[in-house]
This record gives sequence, C-alpha cells and structure tokens, in this order.
Amino acid sequence: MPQQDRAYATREAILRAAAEEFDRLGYERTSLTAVLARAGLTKGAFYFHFASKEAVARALVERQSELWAQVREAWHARGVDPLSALHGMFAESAERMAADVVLRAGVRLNADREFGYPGVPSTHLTWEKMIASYVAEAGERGDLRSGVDPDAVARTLCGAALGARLISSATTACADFPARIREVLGYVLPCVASSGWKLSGSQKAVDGPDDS
Amino acid sequence: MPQQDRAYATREAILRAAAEEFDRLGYERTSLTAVLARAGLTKGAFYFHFASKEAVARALVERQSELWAQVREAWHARGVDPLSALHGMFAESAERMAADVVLRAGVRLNADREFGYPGVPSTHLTWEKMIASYVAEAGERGDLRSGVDPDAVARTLCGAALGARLISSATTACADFPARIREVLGYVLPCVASSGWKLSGSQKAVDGPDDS
DNA sequence: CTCGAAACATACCCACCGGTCTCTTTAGCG
DNA sequence: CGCTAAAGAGACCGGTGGGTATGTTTCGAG
Repeated sequence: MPQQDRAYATREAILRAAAEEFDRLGYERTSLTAVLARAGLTKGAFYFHFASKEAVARALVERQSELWAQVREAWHARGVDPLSALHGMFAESAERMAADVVLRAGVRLNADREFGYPGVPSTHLTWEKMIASYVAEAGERGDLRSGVDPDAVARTLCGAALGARLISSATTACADFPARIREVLGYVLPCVASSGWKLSGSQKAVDGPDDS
Repeated sequence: MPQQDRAYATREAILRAAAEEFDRLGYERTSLTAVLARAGLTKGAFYFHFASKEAVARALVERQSELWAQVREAWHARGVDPLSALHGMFAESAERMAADVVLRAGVRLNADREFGYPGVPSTHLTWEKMIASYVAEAGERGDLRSGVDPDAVARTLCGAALGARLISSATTACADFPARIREVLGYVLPCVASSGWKLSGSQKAVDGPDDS
C-alpha cells in the first residue's frame, strides 16, 4: 500500500511501458528513454520507483515466475493424469502469454538472460526437470511407449516451446502461440504416450494426426 | 584474389574472431573492440576490410546461407524418400554447426535479426516452406499418417530446432546439438510418418521410442 | 632504388545510454 | 493555511561503442 495512490499508478505505468518495450526488443536494445517516453514520464519518476534498469526487469521476471507456480498448482489439483496435466499447463501458459504483455516480457527477459549470457544455471533447467518428472510419472502409470526417455522428452518439449515462442513472438506478437503449442503437443505426445492413453481434462487436442 | 596474401589472412582472422564473439554474445552485445583484441588487430585493419560492424555480420550470414543450399543439394541427390532426406538434412546441419564456429555465428546472427527485430520477413519462413514441401511430398508417397498437416509439422520442426539450438548453444556451445536434434526427430517423425515408413540413407535414429 | 598504393596503426569524434543531482510540484495533516 | 515529505521533472555526467581521420608500415611494379 503506497503512501499515495498516484505513485502506484505511475509505477504500474512504468512496468507496463517497460514490458512493452522489453517484449519487442529484449533487454539490451531497450532504452530507458524509450520506455519513459512511452509512459509519458521522466527519469526522476523512474529512479524514484526503481533502483536501476535491471530492477524493472527483475520485477517483471518476478511476476512471471509467481504465475507459473500458480498454473502448476491449479493443474495439479485437477487430478488428471500426468501427460494431460502437462498438456494443460503448456496450453494454459501459452494462452496467458498471448493475452498479457507483462507476462510475455517477463518470460522473454528470463530467457534472454539464460541464453544470451553464457554459463547461467538457468531456470530453464528447472523446467526440464519438472517436465521430466511428469513424464516419468506417466511411465509408472503405464502411459508411455516402451523405450521413451523422460529426460529426452523434456528436452524436446522445452526446446520446442522456446522456439515456438520466439517465432510466434516475432511474427504475430504471440497471438498464434497457443496454436503453435498445441501443434507441438499434437505431434509429440502421441509419439510418447502409449496407444491407450487419452487426453483428459476437457481439453481440445487440435492438429494432431489421426490414429491409424 | 586479394592483392596481398597477408590481407586475406587478416580478413579471415577478423571473420573468425568476430564469429567467436557473435556466437557467444550475439550481435548487440558484441563490441568491435573485443573482436579486434581477440584477433590482435586494430580498427585500422578492420575498417579497411569491412565497411561496418554490420558488414561482418552480413558476411558471416552469407557464408552460412551458401552452405545450406549445398547440404540440401547433397541430400536431394541421394534419392532417398522425403522424410529420410529431412532427417538427414537436419542431422547433418546440426553436426556441421557443432563443429564450426563461423557457421554457428552466421546462423545465430541470421536468427537474431529475424526474432530480435520486429517485422522482418525472415529466411525462417523459407525454411518452413521448404520443410512443408518435403512433408507434403512424403504425403503423396503415402508415407504420412492420415490427418497430418505438412505446414503444422514444418512449424513444429522449425521451432523445435530453433529452441534446441538456443539451449544447446548456451549450455554446451552446441556440442550436444546433434544429439538434441536427433531426439527431436525421434519424437516427432514417428508421430508424423505412417507405420510402414522406415528411415533410410544409412542413418542412425537414436532416442526415439520403440514401435509397440 | 624509388615511388605509390595497399594494408594496418593510432588518436580522435560524437552520439547514446544508464545513472546521478538538484530543483520543483503535489499531497497528506495538524 | 502552512509545513513537510513524497513524488516527479529535467539538466547533467562518465563511460562506452561505432565510426572517422590521419599517420605509418609493407609490398610490388618499374
């Protein structure tokens, strides 16, 4: 609760303007001047609310990471099988990103750090492990084909999602990101899951091949 | 044919040093000073051979694009089925990239332009179309499952390859890129190809699931 | 050997960007 | 009202990076 309401508004305005620029250009190529021009503010306002350019970026990454835990919890609570949960989490994440610039910026910033700079431990490994554990769990339930390596599947899905986001971000500002994600899932999961597995959780699986 | 042999050598040295920096840091974060320090040269030498920083980047992108046409021709000449040709092209490309810094830098620069800057037509669309045509051709031969959309497969593979390269580049300097690409192909192609299809062309398909 | 162009070195310029400093305005509160 | 701190404006600074201008070496031709 800020001492003044106006302060909260401008802080949000800065975050939003920064998100829009970061989303388009990434961290390096985004200048504070551009952000402030977009927000209709000046450096005085900025450095009152944030300690540095990096601090805004961190704030955006923060918001983003909070949200994912939330999404994950929600799908965990639904009690569907692991593969369906994975599908749901991917799809919901993609849809949220398509709808929210602030979220997109946070994701991009988070990724840019990892892949731009060399040798960063990276949150991305966390994702890979999380996905791998879901796939492994599916294996214990007998939902996998024989010979499927959970780690390899996790690497594939992670990479595919990353690439899809980049392309979608550059071409349609992530508008077609959900569709691309569903395509990826549609062409990977059937190859991973055993023939008996079916997507559950009131989801629509689009663009995958028919069983034949 | 340069007037002096030494000139050719230094030009190559600049290209190599620039490639190493571009490969690690990307275009924006690479400074000429760092490149020249690495090459043991000065700005005088640089601006004699290249008009600008961007010109070196273009030269690297140029080399890269020449090579792909070559790879594509080679696999076309082998006369294998379309899906096997796709597999071969992907695998060979990945292996060349793992081995050659100059190539990697060109690829990264080419991609950075497309995805960093908004609204660039992009060579990447060319790739998608090319892949889609191969997949469509496979469909005409009856090598596809029913319900498979060649365009969607192309998007998926393109994105997956892009993501795999980024992750591999950041973590192992693309050393495990060939393995990651084979994983991707192993978990996508079986889901796309009809059950009768088999990989040909003396290639090893690793990490894919068993048929069951 | 000489001379001139090619090939490279070095000092310099300038625009920009993140960050700081000082000053003004606004809002809460007695 | 009037006082004070929050909130914001706007000028300014240091550093860096791409690019240039000018000087110096190397090489090949005649």
